[in-house]
Amino acid sequence: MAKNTQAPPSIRGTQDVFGPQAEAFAFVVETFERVRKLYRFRRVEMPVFERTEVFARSIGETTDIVSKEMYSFADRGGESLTLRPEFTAGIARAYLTNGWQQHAPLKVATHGPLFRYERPQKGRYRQFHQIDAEVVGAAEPQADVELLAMADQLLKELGITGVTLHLNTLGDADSREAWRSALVAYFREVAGELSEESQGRLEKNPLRILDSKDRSDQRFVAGAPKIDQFLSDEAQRFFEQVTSGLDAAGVAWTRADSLVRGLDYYRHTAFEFVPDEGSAAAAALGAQSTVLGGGRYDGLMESLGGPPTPAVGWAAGIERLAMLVGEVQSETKFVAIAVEDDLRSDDAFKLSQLLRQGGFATEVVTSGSARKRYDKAVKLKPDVVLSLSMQAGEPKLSATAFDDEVGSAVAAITSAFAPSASRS
RNA sequence: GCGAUCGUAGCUCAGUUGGUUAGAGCGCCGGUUUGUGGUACCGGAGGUCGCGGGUUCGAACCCCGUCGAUCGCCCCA
Repeated sequence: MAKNTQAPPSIRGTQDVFGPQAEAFAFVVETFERVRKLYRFRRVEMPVFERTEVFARSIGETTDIVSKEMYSFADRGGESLTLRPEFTAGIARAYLTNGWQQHAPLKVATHGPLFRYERPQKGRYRQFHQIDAEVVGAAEPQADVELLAMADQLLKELGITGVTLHLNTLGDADSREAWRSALVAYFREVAGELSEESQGRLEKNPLRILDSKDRSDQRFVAGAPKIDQFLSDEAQRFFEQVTSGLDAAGVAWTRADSLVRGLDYYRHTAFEFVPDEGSAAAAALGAQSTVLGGGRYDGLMESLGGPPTPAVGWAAGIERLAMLVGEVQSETKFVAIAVEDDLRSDDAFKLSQLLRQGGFATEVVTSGSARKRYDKAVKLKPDVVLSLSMQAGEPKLSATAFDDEVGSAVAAITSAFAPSASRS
């Protein structure tokens, strides 16, 4: 180890992913790509950074989110830029600036890194990764249903169990506002008994009291006014169409009438896939319980200066999904070649290429003590170990198959292989 | 921003009430078992005990500070 030079540390909240974790991460992305095509969502690639105003205007200038939790910086021209903290705002901006209205209703999907300046904890990082699906320009509840069906199928194909769709409606703008006022009035009555945090929320973000983690708050939450009392006929019909569509599509769901969204642009459907209490999934995720979440954001486009445009979408953290995916094993059969004599090195190259071209994952062990290379190859846990050595001046190839079927398939390739190492 | 817990070898961790040259397993390197084998045995390299100060004859161990990590709170687009 060099003692004078110190390796630079990683940035707080970033991760270097390797091994089974990295395989699980890739599996999530691959599965998402496959499923998204089944629902005919089109792939989009979005910039990792935007003008700060793209996020500030869509999220709301004054919120903590914008003031404290974004990675913003000035570029050399003095422009304030921000590393994207979410996909939705950028996609909305692109929809407006590229004339994507012509494709409406536009179904798009993407994935990649996002950045939020937060204190890291289990399942929360400053650079994290999400998969994302949006339907822009669709006012119909059928869009919500299709989007949720896709999410449901994705989770199933990832093999994730013990997770349930929690569903709520926030109503249209009027319903939502009426509900909000009623909640404020209700909680004000008992303000003195609320937790300190919730007393603050009463002014800033009363809906958030509903998902307070404080025990004493929860006593009052149970008796709080429900959105259902304030839904307009239209909003109610919209929600009914979503739920009946989900039932028809075979998507299990549960009503969660205290599920809310903090930002004002959300309307109607709001949803989260949440681990069931006491499930393995819940234990694996710690305090970060939501696996996939989203909703309808009919009010967003206008805050970006566009025409009123209905839209609905969801996103899910790849890291969190990866934590719920078990060990992913490769389907590809694996051959390890031990080069027990350096004279056989070129033969190993020749043979390994034949095997790889034949569809076998192949690794060649050529380093370290020659007599230990076989053991090294075995420790890689291959399906077949091939040994290349010299015996009495003659090249020798032997095979040990830990899987008979793979063994004979590999033998078909090795039997046609002509060694060339007799030279010396 | 706040709180709790934790920093000993590349990795996972031991290290007894403070007491000589700081240990194990795995991994790595080398050597044996004159071998067709998922071994076993022997040896080796690798540590400013996160960093700085203090208490003490003596600190990995006790105290203070600091940095970092983890988990939680706030926030959650």
